[in-house]
Amino acid sequence: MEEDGKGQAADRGEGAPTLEDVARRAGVSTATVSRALNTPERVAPPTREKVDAAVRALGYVPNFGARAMAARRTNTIGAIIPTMENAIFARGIQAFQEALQAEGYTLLVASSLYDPAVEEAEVRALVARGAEGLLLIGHDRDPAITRFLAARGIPAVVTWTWQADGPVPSVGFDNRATMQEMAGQVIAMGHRRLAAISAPTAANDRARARVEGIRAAMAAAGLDPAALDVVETPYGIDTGAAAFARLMSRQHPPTAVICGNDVLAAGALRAAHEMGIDVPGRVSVTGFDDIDLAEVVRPALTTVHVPHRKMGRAAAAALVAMIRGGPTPASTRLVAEIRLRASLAPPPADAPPG
Amino acid sequence: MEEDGKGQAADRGEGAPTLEDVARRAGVSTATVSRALNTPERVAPPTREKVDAAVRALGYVPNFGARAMAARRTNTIGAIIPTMENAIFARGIQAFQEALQAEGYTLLVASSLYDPAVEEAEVRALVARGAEGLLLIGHDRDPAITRFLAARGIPAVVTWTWQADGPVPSVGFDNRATMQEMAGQVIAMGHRRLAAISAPTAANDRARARVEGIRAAMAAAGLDPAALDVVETPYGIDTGAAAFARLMSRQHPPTAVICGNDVLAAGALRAAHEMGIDVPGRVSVTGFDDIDLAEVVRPALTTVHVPHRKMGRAAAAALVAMIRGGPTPASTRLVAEIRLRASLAPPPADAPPG
DNA sequence: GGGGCGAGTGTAAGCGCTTGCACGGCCATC
DNA sequence: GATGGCCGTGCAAGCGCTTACACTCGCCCC
Repeated sequence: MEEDGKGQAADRGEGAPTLEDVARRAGVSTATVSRALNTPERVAPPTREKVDAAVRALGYVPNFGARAMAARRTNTIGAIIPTMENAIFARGIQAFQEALQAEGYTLLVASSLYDPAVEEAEVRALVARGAEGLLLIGHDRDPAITRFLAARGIPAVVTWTWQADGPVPSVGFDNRATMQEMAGQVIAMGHRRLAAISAPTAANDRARARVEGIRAAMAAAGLDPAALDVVETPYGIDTGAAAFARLMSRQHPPTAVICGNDVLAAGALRAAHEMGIDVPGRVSVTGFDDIDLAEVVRPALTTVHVPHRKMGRAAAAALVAMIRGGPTPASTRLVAEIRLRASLAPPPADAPPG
Repeated sequence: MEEDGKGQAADRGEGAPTLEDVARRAGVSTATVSRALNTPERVAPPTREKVDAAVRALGYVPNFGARAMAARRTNTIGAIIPTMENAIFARGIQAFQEALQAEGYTLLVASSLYDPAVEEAEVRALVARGAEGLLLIGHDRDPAITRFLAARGIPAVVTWTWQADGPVPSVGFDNRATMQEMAGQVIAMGHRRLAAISAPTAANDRARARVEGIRAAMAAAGLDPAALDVVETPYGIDTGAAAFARLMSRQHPPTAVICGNDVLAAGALRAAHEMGIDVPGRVSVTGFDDIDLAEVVRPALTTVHVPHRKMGRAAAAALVAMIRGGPTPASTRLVAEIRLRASLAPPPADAPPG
């Protein structure tokens, strides 16, 4: 397109038509065209029709950047998620977007790949594009980012986690308490030697909270929290399988493996199958998130049902309220329920105590 | 944060800092600040440092819209996928984005929810935001959209399908031929009574091509293509399960169910389990896409491995070449390979012929 | 019959940025 | 010791749009 620029430009009639082109063709001023497009009720019907005809004839599409600059509004909201490849985010974000759209906002999504530096860059990029509000995942991040947003007066909501107070209001569930409940169930089944497969906890407060939840349940049951055998590994079925294999090769393998998410758990189940280890006969496995996978896998996965869609909708409502000038709302706590399925059962009778 | 708006405005110094604020603080002109930011090598090092300091102190972030308007470039590419909730798109798009980023482009993603009208609106929205190129899925769409893009001189690439010639170059695989190969394998196993579970074929050339591929394989094997029992159903595990139940309740149930994608196939497997139908003993099931699910499910799913990431990278390369002024490239054909796993086996010995 | 008013439209001032052009100073060259 | 060239910088003209403000009608009311 740039080889010489002249022939091409002719092909497409000197670039995209502008408001002025429309105005000229309709025989009115640019102000009138602008009004016909944005506040049609303030333009006389015959004028409106002339403008509409010109718009159609020219294939006119308003330039978003110019509009944003002149109107000083973008009706755009940004969201930064760790990755689109994780189904749990895809679902929540979809609901978030639908709710925003109903309110007249457009969503821009970026992914941070779990890298804090990338996340910071994405925050700036979204702000540069005029985001009037931001959805973020989790609380772990450089306070400078929060300060930056506050200085700009850009509201933000954190989700996929819940914290009564924090620099940013949250809409989500209590990862620690929920996982404690899950681990409590496992212990109640009679398990004493627990292990966990967790996502890397470094810059991930959700993963950290979940591991803490397990330890809390152990402490509450009189077990030594320090005895929890934790393997951290990146997200993925293969990595989950490898982690499970590692845990089961310990001198005293666990009777229950609590996984930080369903994908890791699915990997554990696959590894168990490959290793000829019976689940839940010999070892129980639990997940977290309740993605579709959980019900399809054999044995079906005991997991925590996270209300992704509800979370997305609630986050959208909170953010829109803030943008429209409401006071900073309190954090909203949703409940995530345990779904008991076949992968959790009492430990084998011959299992030695923890 | 907006309860009254006045005190706040003071807090944030009347809105976001602009280039001019930076220039004033650094004691240089706005032109110099702009150059320091965009072409640092053309600015004397001491000046550059003053500018950088001012930028940091002010927390300056350039206004993307203003920049785009002045520079007449956005370095932005748009993609419209049916939905983010489908893992296959998530993965391909991720690779697409990574490749674009390496070339200095930013990706904007929109989803059409399989609705042509929404897709058209998204095309306009992305063009409005300055997309310099577009990635689209499949060839099915109103020709007016293609004409619109051609008139604007905006290059587009279609993916997830392959067609030697078309209004838009494509980067993908041949859905029809690939599915024909898959169905050929099924028939070679001895199956005669085939059924299919397909995504709605209305505005989806990929789904349509896959069903045609099955029929072509039947015809090639001397079977009556019209005898193929097809159930169309929206994407989802539950819907796949329901479709499978429906197929198996026919007077003469099939011995093989060929599914248009892995998610529908996973639903079929779940339904089979629930109904006490042995797979592959009584009926075989195949999928398409080879998402993670396929290897985790029991029995493991025979499916078609689609090179999502490779496709994303190739599409990015083609699009960038077109944007940079290259000629419209020929369509690129990738190969999708069949992965034979446990869900496909010969039909039961007592199965009556088709 | 004149004044007031509201509806419909036009004029023009920016919004924040990039970039062609001009300019001043410095060094190398003849 | 001029002359030319280059480097670093500033000036100012837009990019395409929205929106206060001003203006013109035509109508209603007194």
